[in-house]
Amino acid sequence: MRQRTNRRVLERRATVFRALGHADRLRLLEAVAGGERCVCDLVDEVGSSWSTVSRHLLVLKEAELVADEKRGLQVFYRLALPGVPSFMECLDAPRKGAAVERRRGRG
Amino acid sequence: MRQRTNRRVLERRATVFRALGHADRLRLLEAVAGGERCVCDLVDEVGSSWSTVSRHLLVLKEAELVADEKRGLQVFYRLALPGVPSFMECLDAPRKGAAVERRRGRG
DNA sequence: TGTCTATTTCGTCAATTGGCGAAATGGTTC
DNA sequence: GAACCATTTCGCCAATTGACGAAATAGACA
Repeated sequence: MRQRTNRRVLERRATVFRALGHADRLRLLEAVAGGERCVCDLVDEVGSSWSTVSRHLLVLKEAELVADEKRGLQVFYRLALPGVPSFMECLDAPRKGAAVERRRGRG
Repeated sequence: MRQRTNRRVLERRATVFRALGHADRLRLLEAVAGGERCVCDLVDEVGSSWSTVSRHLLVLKEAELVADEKRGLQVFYRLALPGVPSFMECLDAPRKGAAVERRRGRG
């Protein structure tokens, strides 16, 4: 079955991937994967300025990877796409497999 | 278990995600997922210039998502990370689920 | 109402990315 | 080895992204 995924769908996927395409944003996702966090926590986590972290969080929110909720003075962010952590392992796992294959090839 | 993934690993993952962060590159991956293809095929597939397609392919290669092999006059590209197609479905599936949830919420 | 606190938005700058056509490369065929 | 073919690299320009500090916003509390 020769498939040509709809352009719109590809654009949408690409947006999600671009959102994942920065180490600090991956760090932020890891942090909120462990439960919701206020921005002040997240600023400590990545060590960039408030404004920078805020913009990273906006990118993640626009990709619908996280959701936010204001409570009192603070804004709490949480993971909106629950599959993300296992999705990351998905990414590493086959690479580990490939490394094993390479070692076998040499051995 | 509070985990803080190594910075290097995050950078590496981010590079892979950035490579996935362009609709034309996702189209290229889809094309080679169906079997290896020469660049001339791929140029037709996405409809950009040779130089542009060549650069997209380089990005995918540096992310180790595809591998290339020269045979005669042509260069053939193939998928190097076999999980990619199911990985894409991983991405869409929870979104479909979320859409169902939203419809339920309104109903 | 005024002030403090948490966060976002704005303005600016540097770096990266994406696109193209032209030139370079490297293998093939005559 | 000259002409040819498929592909990559180069040089350029425009658009996007990432970072920061300063200014703006919005809720809480005196």
